[in-house]
Amino acid sequence: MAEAERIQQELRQRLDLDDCVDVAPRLVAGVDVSYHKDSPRIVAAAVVIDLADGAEVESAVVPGQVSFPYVPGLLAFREVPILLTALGRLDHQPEVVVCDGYGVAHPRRFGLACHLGVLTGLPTFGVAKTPFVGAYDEPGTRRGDWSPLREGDEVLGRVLRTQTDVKPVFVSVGHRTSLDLATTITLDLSRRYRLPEVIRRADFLSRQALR
DNA sequence: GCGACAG
DNA sequence: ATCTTGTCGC
Repeated sequence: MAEAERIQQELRQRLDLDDCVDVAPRLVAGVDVSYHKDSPRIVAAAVVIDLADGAEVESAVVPGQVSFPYVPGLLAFREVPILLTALGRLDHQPEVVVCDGYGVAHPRRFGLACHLGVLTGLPTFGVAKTPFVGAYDEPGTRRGDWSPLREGDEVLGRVLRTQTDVKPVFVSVGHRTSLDLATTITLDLSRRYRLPEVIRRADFLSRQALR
């Protein structure tokens, strides 16, 4: 496991937060993994949506087996392998990938979204449902309100309210994406629910295929 | 030292 | 992540 951390730091050298997506992307993918209650079976799903109209373009669902334990800070080693397979099955190359979890808001600044981004070369960012690292003030109660997620002087992400009077989500950049764009896309994909539509659909498809 | 800890 | 019943609300 110390080996995984070494690999993590190695991959982190390849993280790029400067060459970000500049033009407004259209094809956005969302990925998620579901786990079976009492067997090593897992299923990953990747869903592509066209931001222009919110329509689903395509999806890929792939079954697999757990190959790494869940260790806070090393989630990528558990989910990235099968996520790479799922993304590889897509006919359309997404312009940005939304991950279920964190990007740089991570103990060693290299969460799942960063890991997946570096290995695919694609722009990525993460949307997490619960706090992990960093401190923050509760954002305003209105959809769109946010407050910085920080640790000392560094800003790790944003605590974003995607629905008025609903618990906020935690947005952090992964690879080649700005926090502003990640915020915009997250809000764009969360018109009706707390979580981005691509994440909801990937969650639904992977969970459904698991049974 | 102890507890907490994305999914 | 997954296990869980009802319940309040659009």
